[in-house]
Amino acid sequence: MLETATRLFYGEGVHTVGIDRIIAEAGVAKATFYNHFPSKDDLVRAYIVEQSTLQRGLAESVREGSPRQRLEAIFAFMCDFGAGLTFRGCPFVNTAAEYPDPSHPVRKAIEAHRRWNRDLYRDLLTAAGHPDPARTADVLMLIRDGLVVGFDLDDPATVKAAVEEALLRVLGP
Amino acid sequence: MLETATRLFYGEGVHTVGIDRIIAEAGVAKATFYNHFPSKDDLVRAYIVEQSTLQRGLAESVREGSPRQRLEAIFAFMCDFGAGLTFRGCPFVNTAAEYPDPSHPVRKAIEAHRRWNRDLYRDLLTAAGHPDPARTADVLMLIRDGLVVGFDLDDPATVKAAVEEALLRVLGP
DNA sequence: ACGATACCAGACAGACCTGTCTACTCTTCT
DNA sequence: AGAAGAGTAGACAGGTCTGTCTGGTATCGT
Repeated sequence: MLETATRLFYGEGVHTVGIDRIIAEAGVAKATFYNHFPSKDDLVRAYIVEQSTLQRGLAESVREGSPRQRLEAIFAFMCDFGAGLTFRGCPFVNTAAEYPDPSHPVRKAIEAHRRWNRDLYRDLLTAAGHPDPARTADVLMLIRDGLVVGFDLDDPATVKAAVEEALLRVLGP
Repeated sequence: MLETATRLFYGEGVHTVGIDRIIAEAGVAKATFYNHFPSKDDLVRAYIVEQSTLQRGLAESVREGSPRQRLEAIFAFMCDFGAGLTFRGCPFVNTAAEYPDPSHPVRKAIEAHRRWNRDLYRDLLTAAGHPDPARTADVLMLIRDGLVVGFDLDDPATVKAAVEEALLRVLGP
């Protein structure tokens, strides 16, 4: 059920996909859905939280190599994933675009994920002995966001090369 | 009329704002609207095209200084604009998130703007005598996209510092 | 065996969506 | 003066949206 919602929300957007479509494709009755989720916004929030835990799991599964190598592996993985045909940008960025109010629970969940992401970069940079981990983590966030937007809207090969170049410039050789 | 649509589309999203609200706030009859625009999608496309010409005009108004200084002025302007209270991300990125189909006219208009933007960076880098203008323009697109997303979702002061750091790393001192 | 629980299918309410249409008013040009 | 064009207000059709509610069914633990 959440799986179907994830596929549809990510692939077509949150507002364009209705409850009827989700329950139809999930093979679930409407009453069942509303027994599990109080409202559609709760489903959207669950979708965001699930994507966040999924990405955290992926990041933690990258355990081999030095911190610097792990950072590079994370970005390389994002590039590989972004070059896939199903890629349609970052679920957090795309969903935030549909929720203008920053105090909305969905936006709060997105904010929490971004905080984790920034902290992940900072911790890896700190472990790598980087002289300015905090600010460099912010720069990596820039590159990350540019990556997900670029792979969605521009030529994948071009974006991949740009990301590698940017990492080289920011992290040094 | 387009002005009202721009304000609402940018501020609240395309799908959440209906025709009724646009004509009500613009003080225009529905028949009048449909005399000017065949459909809502045409209005969205007009919104995108207008934003594109607006940004082109702004970029061309930055004429003083060396190419390098003009590039920095453009990014500084984006930072100033992004720190404003009305900022809600990039209209192109946000709208693209609501139009999954890349062959849709709205997406085509967004694609055209992004091509212009990349070419602007490349031409300025070429004029500045940069050794690799094409790839560096792609890197600047990464930073640009990271900038607009970051100013929308993160702390403005942090993003501003990150952008300045990133430009320093990418363009050199 | 039996009650509780969870499921399904689907009708329904009330609101909102886009887009069309009618009827009327005002301006402008000839 | 009179026709044409463009605006206004608003009803209307046909569809979709979220969320509730009614029946009927199946699967449990006891």
